Amino acid sequence: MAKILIVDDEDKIRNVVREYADFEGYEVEEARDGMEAVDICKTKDFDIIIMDIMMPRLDGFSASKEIRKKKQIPIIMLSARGEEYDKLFGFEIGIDDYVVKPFSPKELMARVRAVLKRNSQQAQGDVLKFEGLEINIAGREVIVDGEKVTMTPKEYDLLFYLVKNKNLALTREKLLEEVWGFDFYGDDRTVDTHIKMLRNSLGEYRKFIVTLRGMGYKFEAN
Amino acid sequence: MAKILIVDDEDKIRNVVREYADFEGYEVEEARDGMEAVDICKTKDFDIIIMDIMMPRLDGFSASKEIRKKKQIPIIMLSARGEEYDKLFGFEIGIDDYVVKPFSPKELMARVRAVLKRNSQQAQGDVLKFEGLEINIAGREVIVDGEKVTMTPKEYDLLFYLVKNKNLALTREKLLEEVWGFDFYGDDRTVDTHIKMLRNSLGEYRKFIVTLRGMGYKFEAN
DNA sequence: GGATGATTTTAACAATCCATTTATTAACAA
DNA sequence: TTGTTAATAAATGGATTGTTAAAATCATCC
Repeated sequence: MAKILIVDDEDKIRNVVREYADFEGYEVEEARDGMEAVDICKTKDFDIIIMDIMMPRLDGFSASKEIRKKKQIPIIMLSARGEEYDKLFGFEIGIDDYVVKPFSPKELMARVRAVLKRNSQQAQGDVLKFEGLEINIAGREVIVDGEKVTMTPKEYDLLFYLVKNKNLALTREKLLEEVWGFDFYGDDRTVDTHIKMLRNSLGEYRKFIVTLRGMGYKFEAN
Repeated sequence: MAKILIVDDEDKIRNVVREYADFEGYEVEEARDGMEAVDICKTKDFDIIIMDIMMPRLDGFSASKEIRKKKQIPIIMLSARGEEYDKLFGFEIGIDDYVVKPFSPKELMARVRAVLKRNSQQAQGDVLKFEGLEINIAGREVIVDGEKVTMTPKEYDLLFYLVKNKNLALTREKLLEEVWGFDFYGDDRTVDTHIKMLRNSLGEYRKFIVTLRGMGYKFEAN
């Protein structure tokens, strides 16, 4: 079942969310402020984060920004009425939803379900489109200008990981860890070779795969 | 009119169900526990089974599993409040509905009607066609170029699951879990063997089953 | 309840495919 | 320019899947 991280400095809020989320069968973890949230996210993966805005040490906006630098996790924001309300809409990272305090736990859970569903559907049937490049992750299918392209397993895995983390700088170490697995003890350059083959498979859309000299690679697109 | 099998060790329950089902014009047969239910199902066909979970000799889960091995009869489960409640959701066989004791007989009958209706609709219209390959899931029938093909149970199950999830990449683990059941602790390659036999059965339409190297299989068609 | 036949699973081998390494060339930045 | 980093190409060893046969399990019939 999905894992939730609830980030809020008020015990009462965390407890209410935990109670309801438990009941719905979600796995819940807590953080007391933005700093803690960022730390926890370094070692653990969540399917969704519920984050308060006003918190000591590190506020919700900054924390989200920090976390999103590394992982594309959906985030629901909690905001007191009026407080920082405007910022939500100008927020660059693109939060997935927001709920105004005081909120009904049932409504919050409904939002969580909606966001999770939206995201899982995206992972499933949805075809991601970047100009003439179509990527169907659930169907393991890649189409270039209407033509189906067959790739090797590693090419698929690599492309999907890049796309799932588009616009994020990814080091070779990170790619090896995530795409190859933590138990891979090979050469860094292996990534290069696969990037090359992937670029060949993508034809003109190789342009989406950007080399970050001295760093790694990035899938750059909207 | 539809035939119902009510399986429960409490006389009171069986009597109440019989009374209401009689009134609605259903034909009713009774079994006192899972073992009896399995036996009766060997010789007689029912349109729906209402099955208690907690019973002497053979519990409702095991009995359902046993019966479903041979026949695809819709099953409504009866469970005492709380008791085994969780299991219902993790139950792989896919029960059609469940009712918590103590239940209102009227509600139970409504569920029975709903399930019967749902199933009869499915049984009728659901013939999937992929060129010369016709698949009637509810009727457990597969036709290749007008000729009915007989397959082994596992072949049917595998084909149906693939078709129900067409165009979706399915790992061997997923297939084992969904087609074989969560309690199967065998070899991954068992899937391969069954895929091969299935391909043989499908003749030229084997083309719909594509191998996803490094991943699993997929039924690819529109 | 044991024998028989059908089905399922495992195991082994063959065929194919592809991941990684290595070597070389090209591109870049100081 | 020069040292560093990335792109490319080719070879081989390993991994994955297809296929077959035999063993194990299950179901059914006397």
